Amino acid sequence: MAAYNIASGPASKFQRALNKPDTESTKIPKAVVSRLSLYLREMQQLLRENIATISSTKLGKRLGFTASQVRKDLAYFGQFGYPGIGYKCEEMVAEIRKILGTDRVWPVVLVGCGNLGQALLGYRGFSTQGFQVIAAVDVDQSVVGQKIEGLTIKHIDELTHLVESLGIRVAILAVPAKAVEAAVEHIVASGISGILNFAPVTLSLPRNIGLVEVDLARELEQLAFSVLQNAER
Amino acid sequence: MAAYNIASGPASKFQRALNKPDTESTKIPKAVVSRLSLYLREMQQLLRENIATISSTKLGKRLGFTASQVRKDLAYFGQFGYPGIGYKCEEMVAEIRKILGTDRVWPVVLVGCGNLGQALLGYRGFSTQGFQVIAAVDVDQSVVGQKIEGLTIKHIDELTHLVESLGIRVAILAVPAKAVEAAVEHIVASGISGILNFAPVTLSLPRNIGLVEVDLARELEQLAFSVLQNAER
DNA sequence: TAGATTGTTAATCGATTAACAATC
DNA sequence: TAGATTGTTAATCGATTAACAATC
Repeated sequence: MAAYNIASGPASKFQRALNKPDTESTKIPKAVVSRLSLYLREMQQLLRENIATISSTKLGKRLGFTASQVRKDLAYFGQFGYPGIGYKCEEMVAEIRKILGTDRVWPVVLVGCGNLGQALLGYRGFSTQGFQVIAAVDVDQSVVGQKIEGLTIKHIDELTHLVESLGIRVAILAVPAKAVEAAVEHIVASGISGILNFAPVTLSLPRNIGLVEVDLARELEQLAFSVLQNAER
Repeated sequence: MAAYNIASGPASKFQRALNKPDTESTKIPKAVVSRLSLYLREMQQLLRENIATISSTKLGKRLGFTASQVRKDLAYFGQFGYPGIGYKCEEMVAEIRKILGTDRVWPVVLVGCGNLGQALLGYRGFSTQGFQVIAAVDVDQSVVGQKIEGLTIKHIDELTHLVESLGIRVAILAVPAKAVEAAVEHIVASGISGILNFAPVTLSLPRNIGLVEVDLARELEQLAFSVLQNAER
């Protein structure tokens, strides 16, 4: 499984204590990062329920994981737990947000303002976790200049300028399949460092650009399959 | 990893030939099913490019998988390939759609017509793979009766009736976190067999109800993390 | 036929789980 | 202190990859 590369620069005190060479950095499996988001979500929920502290066993039960997995996952990033007590929710929320990078606001540009793009703009739920769509572009001159959700659509040729002047690092790609190639070229050229891709197309990007894919049709296919599987018994 | 249970009922000829007992059914890992959707998407793309036949090596390259993985994945479901030739795209598209269950039309009900729900309704991309949102419900009396995208919003109390009369098996859940519990009760009671959940909440459902989760905030968190990782090098 | 490519078995790799000393 | 729970190592499990006989 693909993995991220954590711990770079000079070896930390901890690494040196363990006598690990600089080059042997810790790999974080993608699956672990994905569960990290879930831990965050659940800890936020616990706080809403006025629960201050939780053990790996209980947290695991709520999420359907083993206690071992919870502890192992969290231990990738440091020693956050209190033996005999568990994890402090408020502390963990702050820690995980720091690790994920959502302890700050991320300005985002929407690329593609058709059906799906407008739908995504209408959904203000992104902002709850620190992502703010502050610019929107399209190739189609007939939509450029239109205002949706308080945002004026710009032409995609302005992308680089927008990205640089607004300090944008992340793009949401929501164009139809046939427009993907051109859009990706614009995005890469603009200096963007991450793409959330909603287009049902396999993207190949320079390795220094982050990529997360969401294909809603695919998710429904997975669901259809599982429904049929269940029905067969 | 969670897996689906395939092959039930009386043992197939094939199973008996292999002398496997009825109870030893083949498990399909979730990851395999997830890649199956990708194979489908890519084969459809190949057809658009007028490519009739593809080898596991080439298909793997396009998707970033090894040839072994492609062959192993597809072999879970039958012998579709032609030694010396590869896989016939048209045939595979039909086969995979049959396996996933998207060789038919799935009527879908949308539960929750707020921000996100309306956004999803506006996105007509579901229909391309055979999913049709034909009903929409909400708890809020003030939106009931409204028409969006040609669909009149009904009260959630009518869910069971809608599900039964329209033969709906799948619900898209798009309510805010605090409304999830009540909504899920309605859905379970209605006899729905699968939920595509957009609410950022861990659902626990009877095991005979299929579940796929999409949390857009979570996807952006994954992206933020990968951007930070890349930046660190 | 020779070349290409499959389906499948065995080998490898990585991720999950169990167990337990250390800690509060 | 006794009880609870962590972080981490070793054991287990499952998924991916390599290799190759069978096939077209």
